[in-house]
Amino acid sequence: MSTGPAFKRLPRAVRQQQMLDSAVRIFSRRGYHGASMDEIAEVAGISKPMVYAYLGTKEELFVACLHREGTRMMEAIAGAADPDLPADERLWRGLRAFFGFVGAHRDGWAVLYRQARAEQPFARELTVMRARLVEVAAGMLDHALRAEGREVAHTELEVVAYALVGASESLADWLADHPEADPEKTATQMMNVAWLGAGQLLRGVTWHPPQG
Amino acid sequence: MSTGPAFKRLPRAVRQQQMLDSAVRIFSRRGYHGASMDEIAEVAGISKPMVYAYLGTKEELFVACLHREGTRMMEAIAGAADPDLPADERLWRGLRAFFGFVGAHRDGWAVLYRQARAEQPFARELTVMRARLVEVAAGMLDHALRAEGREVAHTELEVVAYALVGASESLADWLADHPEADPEKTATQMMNVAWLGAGQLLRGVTWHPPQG
DNA sequence: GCGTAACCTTACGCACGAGTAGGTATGCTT
DNA sequence: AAGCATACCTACTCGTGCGTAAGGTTACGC
Repeated sequence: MSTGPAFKRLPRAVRQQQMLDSAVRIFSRRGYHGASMDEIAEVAGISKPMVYAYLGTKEELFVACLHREGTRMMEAIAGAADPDLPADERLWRGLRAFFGFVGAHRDGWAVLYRQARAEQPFARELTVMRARLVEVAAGMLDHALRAEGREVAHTELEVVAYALVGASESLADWLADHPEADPEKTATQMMNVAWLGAGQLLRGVTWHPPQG
Repeated sequence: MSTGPAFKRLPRAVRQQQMLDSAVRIFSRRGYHGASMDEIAEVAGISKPMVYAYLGTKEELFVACLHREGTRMMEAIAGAADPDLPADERLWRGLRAFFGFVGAHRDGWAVLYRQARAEQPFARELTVMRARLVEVAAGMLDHALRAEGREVAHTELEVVAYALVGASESLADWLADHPEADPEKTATQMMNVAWLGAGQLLRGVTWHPPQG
């Protein structure tokens, strides 16, 4: 039989991307432990040893996924954030980029957020990325504060930023589970909660617990 | 040798609790898959077949943990929420109870939030619990709205509630990772973000995206 | 045209951990 | 004191899935 080779030979770079695509998909569906290297290889249209040859062990493969998806996300957000814009516009663009990314890469988001979080070995990677997001948000708040001549302790700012990031992640999560949802609209709703709350804080309005 | 039995014979109910305590601890540290039934049994001071005899398979054991911790948490929150209080006081008490619980049961929180979320089979359980939290939050907002004679579409309300719950979870997560942090203070900070933002919404203030 | 390197495969070893079979000891009841 | 239920154990089976050894095939340089 000369039907030719069943599988085409492709250059390394291309195969690597195929493998990563496949891995992200399987990891997001089955979870880190639930995913088998065999299935990842199969979906990538390649056999298992190739995966080991190109991307290393399962753990290394997962880190590679994490890295690629994380980088893509950070770039998407960074690309939208122009430091010269007024604070609300800047926040708006950042949020829109964020939700846009999640809407377009639901699998990547699931790997990044749900999986990496649960597994000890990868928690650190995720923490670093999240810390950067918090830093960005805190920086924005700080900038806006100074513009109004006000000042707040950095720790306070960070907690607020942390809450905002958390709320965004939560809505992103919801978005990932609802394919019919519109990222743009989700971003607007997040903006409503975030900006109005933050705006109050910026004006020096605070809430205090009742005495007791 | 008549040193007596190395391990005391204990009634079923007591051993069950020991096993659950052990399981929650191990699951929170190693994750669902990373945890081995052998280790859980060892930490509980018992042998493996006993665990199977009392709590069933690994999956059933995990569900039992989820159930116990989830019930404890919901009770802690429900016990603090008095429907007759004004909205801000009610939110404050709920948040304080929530963060107080997380601070006192960091392991339980890790199992509930981080683990259950990542594993397909348990996602549903968690989703239900979360939906109840969102419902509670949305109900509070709705109540406050009506008191001011305003009205907002239920869907809108739910998304805001979702964001608030997400922000709280995020801060709770941060709390679980920082043993030195004060739950009370965390609750206050959450209250600041939540109530100020929500308060604006209640007054009919909204944010709109710039045209483009 | 022919070697060589890169691509790709089948087929296995091996460890680890879920779940069980079958047996022993202890205390409560009559 | 015999009997019976319950607490408890040691020591296995067996599936699953990571990681690899050893060998086949295609393209490209000369």
